[in-house]
Amino acid sequence: MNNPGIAGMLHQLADYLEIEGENPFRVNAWRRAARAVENSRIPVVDMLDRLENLPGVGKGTAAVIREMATTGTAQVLEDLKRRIPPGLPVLLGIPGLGPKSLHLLHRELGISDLRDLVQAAEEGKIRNLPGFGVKKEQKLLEAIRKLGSRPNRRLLAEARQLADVVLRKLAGHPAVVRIEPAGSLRRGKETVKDLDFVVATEHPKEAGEAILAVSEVKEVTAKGDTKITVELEADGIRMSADFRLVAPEKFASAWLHFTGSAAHNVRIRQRAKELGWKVSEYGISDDRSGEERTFASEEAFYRALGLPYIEPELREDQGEFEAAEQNGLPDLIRPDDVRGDLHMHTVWSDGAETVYEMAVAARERGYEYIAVTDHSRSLRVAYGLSVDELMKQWEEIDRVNRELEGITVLKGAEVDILADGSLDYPDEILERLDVVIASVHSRLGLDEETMTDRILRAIKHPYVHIIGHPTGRLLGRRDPCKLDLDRLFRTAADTGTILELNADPRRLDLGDQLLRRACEEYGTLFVISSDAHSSAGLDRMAYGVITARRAWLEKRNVLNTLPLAELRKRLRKGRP
DNA sequence: GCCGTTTTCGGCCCGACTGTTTTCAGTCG
Repeated sequence: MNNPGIAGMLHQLADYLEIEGENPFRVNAWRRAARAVENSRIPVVDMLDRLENLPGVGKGTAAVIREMATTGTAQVLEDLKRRIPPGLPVLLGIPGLGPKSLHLLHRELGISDLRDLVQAAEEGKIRNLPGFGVKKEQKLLEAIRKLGSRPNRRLLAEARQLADVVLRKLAGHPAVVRIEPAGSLRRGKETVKDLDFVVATEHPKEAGEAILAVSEVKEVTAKGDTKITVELEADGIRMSADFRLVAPEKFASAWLHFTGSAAHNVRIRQRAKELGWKVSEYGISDDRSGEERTFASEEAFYRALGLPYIEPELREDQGEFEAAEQNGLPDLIRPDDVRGDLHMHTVWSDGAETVYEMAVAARERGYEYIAVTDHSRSLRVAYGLSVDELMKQWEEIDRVNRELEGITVLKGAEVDILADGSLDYPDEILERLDVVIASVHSRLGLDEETMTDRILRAIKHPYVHIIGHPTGRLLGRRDPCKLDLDRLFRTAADTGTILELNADPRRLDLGDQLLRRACEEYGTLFVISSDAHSSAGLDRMAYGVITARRAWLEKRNVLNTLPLAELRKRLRKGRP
């Protein structure tokens, strides 16, 4: 039983209890426990004797987690399942329908699944329930119609793209003093559910009108004096967005509040409370004097609580407060620390541009070096290079290096790890390459032991520098390969093999949690690579850097922050 | 159900919006 599985069951348990009308604080306790399991970087099956160390896990939840980990379920959960129809909890996913209403619908109308609910609404039975009316009934049907019509979460890059369109349109408006994105987009989570914007304004009415006038606003969900919720759509990406309107002097407090995460905010509030203060999204007030304080910046807000500035990517209540108190916050890697990009494709395989064009584009981005790493011969779908073609490409790379000043092009390859763990070019070719990335592109469904052995063989290979997109996941589309990651991380650290953080927003592989685990527990080294297939693709590096920051990585953990000469020394591995 | 150097009880973030009410309940983040 893995962590996501156990966390899922705990959430399920919370849902059932909520529908039964259980005390909301108790329900929340189960949710907290679920999040603690989700966020634990150690599999809980490996820490069954010290589960109570997890935040929000006490005796009761620990016992249930233990039961789930060993038997695959828990008696309390099974009992609830027997009492409550299985079709009911999924209805909590309908926007606007919460546990209280669901409880009422079940009790009064005997509704036990989606079909019952639609039927009752269409027959006009719901409008007569206390607290309901015609409008709520209609909204419910509307929400059900929209259900599943779009993905629940979008890729970080898609969210960023949509947000940028809106930001560009509103930033210059006379009623808008400042507008910034907040929420999980600002924290750089790999997927984003909805967008949050904080708007500083002296004229909320005009600012609100400006927001509604943006052509990407397709629907207004809610509109008040300080908060507007809309549906945005551009380039086929549709997302819900909240705009919060605040006076300029309250902007910093609101930005902090709406950046979250919720767990981080809880800690902020607790901390303020210990000092006799109360935090709201508008600032800090003194419990006794009632005095209100606002802040010119987030830095000032944190300072008032006796804390150093905490970067948005760290605000997950994953140890950032403890680190801050001990002056141990990481000096996070920054975009301009990156000196080169070691994974990209050209027209030689499945890329869109030439070696020269990629080199020029990389130089424009301030890079000192790149590695051209086209696919190897077995990857037919991506026009993988034969040995002959590879050697011809070297001539072209030599030519580009002679012609171009200010950037060095390294000879590389993204070599397939074949099903048995052997590599797709002979050793005498690999030996002559500056950068060898070994990646799995086929037979992704092998069992854990076979897959682990396969990748370990590549990691131990003397000419392999980097393991590309180590888990093979595609966000929202393909699960990670089954792998013994601890063995993989340990072996990579022992052999000096570098793990890739592939910055393709569909991959972000390794992801933030695994990066942090590999770094903190094994001291593994990383490169961040764009895996670009065109010059525009080089800009995906930004998503890699933000993911690295979420993993608490510093410049020293990431080798493509090194100057070329030092990088070359690090790439010596296995060579005489 | 969890938590705690104001600790074994009594809190647990709290403000905004909608639709139902006619002062508030439910939902959301």
